[in-house]
Amino acid sequence: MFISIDEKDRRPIYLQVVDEIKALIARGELKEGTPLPPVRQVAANLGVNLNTIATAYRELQEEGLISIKHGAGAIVTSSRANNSDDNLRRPLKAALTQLVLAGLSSTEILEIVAEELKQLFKGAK
Amino acid sequence: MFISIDEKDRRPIYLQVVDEIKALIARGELKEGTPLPPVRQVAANLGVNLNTIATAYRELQEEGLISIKHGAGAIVTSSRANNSDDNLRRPLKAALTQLVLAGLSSTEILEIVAEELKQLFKGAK
Amino acid sequence: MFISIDEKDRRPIYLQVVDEIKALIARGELKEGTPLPPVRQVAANLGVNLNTIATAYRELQEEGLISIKHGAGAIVTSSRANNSDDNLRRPLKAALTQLVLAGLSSTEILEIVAEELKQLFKGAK
Amino acid sequence: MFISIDEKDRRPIYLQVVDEIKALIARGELKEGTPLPPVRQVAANLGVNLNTIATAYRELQEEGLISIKHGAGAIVTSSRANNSDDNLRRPLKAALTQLVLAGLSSTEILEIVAEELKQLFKGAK
DNA sequence: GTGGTCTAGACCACG
DNA sequence: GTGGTCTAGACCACC
Repeated sequence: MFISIDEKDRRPIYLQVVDEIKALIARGELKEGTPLPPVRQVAANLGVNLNTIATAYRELQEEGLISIKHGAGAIVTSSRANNSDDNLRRPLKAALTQLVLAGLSSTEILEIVAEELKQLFKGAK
Repeated sequence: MFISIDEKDRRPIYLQVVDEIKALIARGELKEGTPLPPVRQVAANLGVNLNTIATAYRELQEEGLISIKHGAGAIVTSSRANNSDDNLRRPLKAALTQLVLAGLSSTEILEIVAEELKQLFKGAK
Repeated sequence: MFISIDEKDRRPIYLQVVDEIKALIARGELKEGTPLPPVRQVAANLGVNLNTIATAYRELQEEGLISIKHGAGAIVTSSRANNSDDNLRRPLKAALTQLVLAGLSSTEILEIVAEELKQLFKGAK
Repeated sequence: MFISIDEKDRRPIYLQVVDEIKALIARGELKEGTPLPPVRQVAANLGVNLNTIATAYRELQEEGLISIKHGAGAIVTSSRANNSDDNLRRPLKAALTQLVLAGLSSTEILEIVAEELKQLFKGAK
């Protein structure tokens, strides 16, 4: 499991971790049933506090992607997130708007999207 | 100028405003040279604090989209945002990841993206 | 707003706070739209850490009972909780089992329940 | 003895076991003098750690419901639990609060309680 | 060994 | 002034 955090990214660390793990699940690198590394281990690896990772895991549990068992670690329970259409479209719209504002054409953007999707779907699934 | 804020959206209000104005610029509804309405007016319309809108304008200025002149209001100065590649890719990647986790196929996602892009490019540009 | 925590209660403090606020809402003492006191104030009153109360508020928000606005405090948004039938029955069943094991008869238990309900419904609603 | 644990239930496993055994005792399906199955057997049946069941038995012993003899297994010693009034009322209050917040009326709640009690008292006693 | 809760205190983001 | 995040470190609960 390779997770990294980006100092320049202004989002909270725990959210970065959440997104990285989501990406791993989406790419199929973390399959259902796979145990996640202990909170303390991830925290040590990334050089952040234990609670920061615990918060990330809790968030993933609330979204139904992992199951945390007290005293027995966390495992991936689903490769499907529950999310309203709004919560899916809003960030997409915002991301695309940024690309448009950066001056990219419609076709250029579609190419980038296709490229990103290829990476996401690479790991089987 | 029609801006609205969504109570259910948990993102900070100022960011919602930023994104709405960006979308207006991207769609060509706000062209270069166009003055933005005064901070006080927007704040009053939306029923939010004046500082909230001021923060949004400041953010837009930092991205190079508008120019704020003390005492003379703000005008759209560019339809091109300054943004690092990272800041463009990150949100796109996150948004696509969520779509994948929601179980959508590669083609379905591309269709949605194309649809959103059509809306963004509709207003000329 | 009177909240108190019980040293002898073995449940985590933040959950005690959650339950006390739920009871206040159920009794109608906190109506929709009412602002909750600031996290820091509640923490100071109870002599606990700020984060403990913040966790309680977050939990209440996740259950849809309150809405927290960054920088603008929290308000009661609903007097209705969303909960599956299971999540409602399980604790009831457990609580009743304890009463049966304590040797109370069916009628005695019903009397106690009626008494508790009277308190919960006292505050109008 | 039919005990089952619920994966979706977020309470600790040992507490689920405790509650199931309490229910069996309350319903009269486990009478005074009846031996409980060995810790190892229950653990094997449920596929959980041996210590988990041992903890459950210890809890039941502390409440005075069973007696654990080293090397001789555990037997039900009483159908009456030792519990302070507080420990009985608190969970009841919390459970009823949730029902009220779910929007149920006083009469509806009393009906549910009566129904649950009927099940608890069905097995004689 | 695992995760859960809590503290004290810092600093940031938001309105 | 509000809430949000993070740290370092402690202690507890669970398996």
